[in-house]
Amino acid sequence: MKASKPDVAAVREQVEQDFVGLWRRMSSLWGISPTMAEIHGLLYITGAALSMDDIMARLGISRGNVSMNLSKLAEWGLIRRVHKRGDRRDYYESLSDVWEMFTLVASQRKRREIDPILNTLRECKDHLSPETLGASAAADQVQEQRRRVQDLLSLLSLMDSLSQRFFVSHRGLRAALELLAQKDE
Amino acid sequence: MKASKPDVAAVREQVEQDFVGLWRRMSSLWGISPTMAEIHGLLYITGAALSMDDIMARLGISRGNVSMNLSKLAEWGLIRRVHKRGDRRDYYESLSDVWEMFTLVASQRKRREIDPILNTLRECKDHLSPETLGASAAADQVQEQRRRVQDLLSLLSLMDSLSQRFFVSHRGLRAALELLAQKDE
DNA sequence: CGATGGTTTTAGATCGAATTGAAAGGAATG
DNA sequence: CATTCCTTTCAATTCGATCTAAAACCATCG
Repeated sequence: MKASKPDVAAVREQVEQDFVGLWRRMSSLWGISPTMAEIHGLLYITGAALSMDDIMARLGISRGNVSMNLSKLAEWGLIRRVHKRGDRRDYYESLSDVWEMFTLVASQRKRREIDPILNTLRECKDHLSPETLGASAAADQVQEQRRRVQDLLSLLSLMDSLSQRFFVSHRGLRAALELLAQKDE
Repeated sequence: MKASKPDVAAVREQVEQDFVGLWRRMSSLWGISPTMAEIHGLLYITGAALSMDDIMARLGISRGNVSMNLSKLAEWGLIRRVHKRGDRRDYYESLSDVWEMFTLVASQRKRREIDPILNTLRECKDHLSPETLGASAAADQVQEQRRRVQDLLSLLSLMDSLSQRFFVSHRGLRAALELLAQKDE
């Protein structure tokens, strides 16, 4: 091994650090908190099962914080608890399949954020319907407002039904993207 | 008009209020601030060109706040400035096409959030390449780490290239979704 | 020009979300 | 069954982002 080549351990360290930072920046995109993202990023990029103390030391955050965020990550299904024989501590490791992780996050966000919105939108639509408003529903402004609600509802419903189709398993996402990519040919 | 039917103005008022609230809740999904979302929601659902004073009164927020958020919305391309003859004030109105709005938001977020991430990821990949690390790049742990970075890079690159294809115009999104929906048949 | 009507900037106040630290809770061990 | 080692919970705090109000700015009109 030549001296001119950088030290492997140092490089991994650096990459891990960059990656954690990157994951933190992505947190808003995934709809999770920055620290939650950091922890997950660390577990993903190291590929190892780490204990709470490992994580605390590595990221410089408190025990309570780590504990709560690990619970949430487990809830989302992004990490798993692992037991090591002869060690009372819990260890945690990330899923390793990016497609699966992505699908998981997407379907969680759909359930938590899109579904309630769809319900509210349907209510809005009902309030503007001729059944509710009677003859005055024909007024131009009402019609326009109804159209706008309806347009949005159509778009979200379409995405909703597609996501149901493609997010049932992590294979679905792959299938969908490949289908779209084919169009390039 | 029967007395049993609700008052049209009141219903519109109510719908507009619900809609603004809904839009506010959606803000995190779109990656914009809650107030920015509220303002845009109000402009979209009323379908009218409103002045800053209208918006302040309707949403109960300060002038400076409205001003800053209107600028941002205009930057994103979600709203347009409109002039009325014989009135010195500026009026603002929302785009009315949900597909176009959606496309706009998606491509902005891609540019602001995904592109920098792709760059960092490529750097990570380079740091782990055999060219940088020499023989030690063959170590199991390094290989695994490289695979994880590469997997992520593949997923994001694929989405990136698809989005370039489908987000060039708002027609693209429609086309993509219809393509996917066809698979149902 | 100065006054008027309108918009943007900015320094400080406010608010909610994230974080900490310490105490309570639980399980394995001798 | 008491001790030890971990984990979880939670009230208090911190911090960042957002918002306000007031001052600075700008353009048009008389």
